[in-house]
Amino acid sequence: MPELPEVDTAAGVLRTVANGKIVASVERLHRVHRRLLPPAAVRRLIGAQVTAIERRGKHQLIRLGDGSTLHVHFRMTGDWEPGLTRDPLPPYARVVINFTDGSRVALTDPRALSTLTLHAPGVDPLPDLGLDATDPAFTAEVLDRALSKRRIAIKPALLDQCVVAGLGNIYATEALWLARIDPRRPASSLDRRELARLVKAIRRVLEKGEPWSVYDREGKRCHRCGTTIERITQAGRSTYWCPGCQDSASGPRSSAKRTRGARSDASARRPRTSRR
DNA sequence: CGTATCCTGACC
DNA sequence: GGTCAGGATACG
Repeated sequence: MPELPEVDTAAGVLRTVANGKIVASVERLHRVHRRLLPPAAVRRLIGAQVTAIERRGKHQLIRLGDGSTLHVHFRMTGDWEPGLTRDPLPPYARVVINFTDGSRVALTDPRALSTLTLHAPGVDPLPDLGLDATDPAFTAEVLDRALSKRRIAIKPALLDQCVVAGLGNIYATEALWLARIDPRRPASSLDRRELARLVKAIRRVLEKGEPWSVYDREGKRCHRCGTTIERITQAGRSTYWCPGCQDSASGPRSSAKRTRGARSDASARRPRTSRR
């Protein structure tokens, strides 16, 4: 659930609590995190000063005084819970970082899928990432370049962090609804107009935390056209979409750009569900 | 390209 | 007691 905006907020919390502080101790409360952060890493963390907190996409980087980096990814349910060392632990605390001034921050994570790893100076722990979805430099042109060679559908393509960094299943689903684009369309088949709509839609869904328009609304009626929302599985994930107003083609002009793969969804061009 | 894996709470 | 969700990665 934490996508770019939530991770950005969490990184802000972490910055407030941890920046400039010196690590006094580290507790690893879950088997997974004892493995990710072995005793040698804990020893290196103790006494280190936090010099900066950075965020890229859904990744957080905790820069330390000796040049090493603690790389954090929340995955599904991770979050930071600030507090004092003497406070009782919050529910689902998996890792606790105590500072020498008596403050602490706990990584809480019901599903314990979060990762937290220490990297030596000079090592870049980040995987290949596209521009942040909120980066002003993220434009239709950039998206076009990232998608032009992809043969997969647009929805799973948006989840690929190399294409654009920070989108998860919910916001990718919402952005396609807002841009009125069929999530099954081949990524390379979108024309410039659609890409521009999509970039705008991505910015909007990330900036406003509005209630979901399509996500988790299977069987309910589309707020825009009244058609019944459907759920499909793409790349193993749920996609919700409206067959009535998320077009599979943008019009005659798009045909020039459509590829061989695009033809396979021609049968879906007509909405399968009538309105009302 | 698809599918399994990690992990646990929620739900049936 | 079984299934599902979900991000990223590993694998077939």
